[in-house]
Amino acid sequence: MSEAASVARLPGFRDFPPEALADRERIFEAWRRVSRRYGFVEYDGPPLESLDLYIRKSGEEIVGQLYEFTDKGDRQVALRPEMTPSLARILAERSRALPKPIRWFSIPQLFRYERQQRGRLREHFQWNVDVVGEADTGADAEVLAVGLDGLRALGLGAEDIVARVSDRLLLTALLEAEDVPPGSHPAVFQVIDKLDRGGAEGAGARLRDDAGMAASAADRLLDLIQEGSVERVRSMYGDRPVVAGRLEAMTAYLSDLDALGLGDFVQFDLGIVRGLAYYTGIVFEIFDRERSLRAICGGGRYDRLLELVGGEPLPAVGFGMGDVVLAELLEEKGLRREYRASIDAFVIAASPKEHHLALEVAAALRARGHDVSYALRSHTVRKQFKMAASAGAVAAIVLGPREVEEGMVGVRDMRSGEERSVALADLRAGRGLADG
RNA sequence: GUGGGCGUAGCUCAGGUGGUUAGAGCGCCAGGUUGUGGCCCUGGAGGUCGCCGGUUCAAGUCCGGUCGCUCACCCCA
Repeated sequence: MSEAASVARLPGFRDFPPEALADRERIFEAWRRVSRRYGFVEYDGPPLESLDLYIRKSGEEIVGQLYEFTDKGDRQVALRPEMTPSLARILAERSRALPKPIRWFSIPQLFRYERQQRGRLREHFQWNVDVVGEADTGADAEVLAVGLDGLRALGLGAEDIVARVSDRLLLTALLEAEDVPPGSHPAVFQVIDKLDRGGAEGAGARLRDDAGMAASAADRLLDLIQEGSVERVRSMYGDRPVVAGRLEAMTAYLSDLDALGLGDFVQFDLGIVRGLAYYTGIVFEIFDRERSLRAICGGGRYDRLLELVGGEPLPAVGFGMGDVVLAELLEEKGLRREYRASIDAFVIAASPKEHHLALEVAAALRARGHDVSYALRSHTVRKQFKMAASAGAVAAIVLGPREVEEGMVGVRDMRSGEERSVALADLRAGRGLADG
């Protein structure tokens, strides 16, 4: 152990032995299946990017936690902390040639250098889904629908999770209505973001002190965040054209989601802000209803990012959903699937004489697409049956001298224990196994 | 980066006030005769008690440090 300690896993990184990989793959499969169901195609990019890609694009927060270093060619590089900048770069090069809207998804492994804690490691896999080239809220709704359906595919329902949606432009318009100068908006966002993590006390004071808001305005804002509804915002600020316009967008967005059958999963909530600097419209986060975990998913509209990276000015909306928090939620909800090894058949040679025949039978079955195993050296039949059981074999094919002489083999159903005699020729031809 | 909790076999854990060869269950390996698994029985391997140092005649047990895990803060993919 002490010897091993010097070459131990790096903190915040995971190994994936078969059981863990099975959990991961199950999640990935759900993500891919749902992405394709909505007509999205998969892409990927390099895990290592130029540091420059993240500076100024993602905001200070993320840059401070980059896994970065100088490579042997004296280049400043960073392991990707998020996928969106890479996507923006990729599209900057080829978006002009692509039919819009572009529907792409990816499952990159992302990295960040920070102390790990529950739901946050230094590495994770994140499902990214983006629609690029469509400014209408229809795209916003589509993206959130994909995310929610991905979670549904894993067994989570509206009683388990909720998407809280907000709009940065709406929030900004409300601040303007309250005469909060643009320079103070980030400070207000900061306070709102913190509200969600139990920082309700002192929020009013911070809005006044840090953001310079009038006491009455601060109270109105906090009240709206806690008891907000589209109707309430409209009744208070609906006479402002910008507010009215954003409320119209929000209404269209929510009704799209409703039409998609996801109304129960969605909740208007001005308390959602999102940390990344590049969001420019509707933003959302998906949480577990019990709020015992951090956000499972976060995303929103980022209409200016592509041109920031030198591409064609295209509107875009997308989200990222990490595998770590999601796996914790699935575990909590009892939705994790137990890992079980499984093969179609295990070929047993009753005596060493049948060993080569066992290999031939296995080869024939494998050629037909079956998953087949057998003992790598001579063992007692008893032992081989145990091996078959622990390999998760659906069937055990017993090759015994007596039967083989008559061209027959025994095929035993490992679950029921029933054994029947099958002609060797039939087995080789793909007949005789349950699903053959 | 800051603070709290924890660190004994692969896993889950026992090991009053320091005292001979550190234990259990599960798992793993090998057997339980002549060709049949899942139960059961027998045997076995596996731990420098995270690491380093200190106190002591004697430390898994006390003290300090360190690393790791974990929770919270910071912050947030």
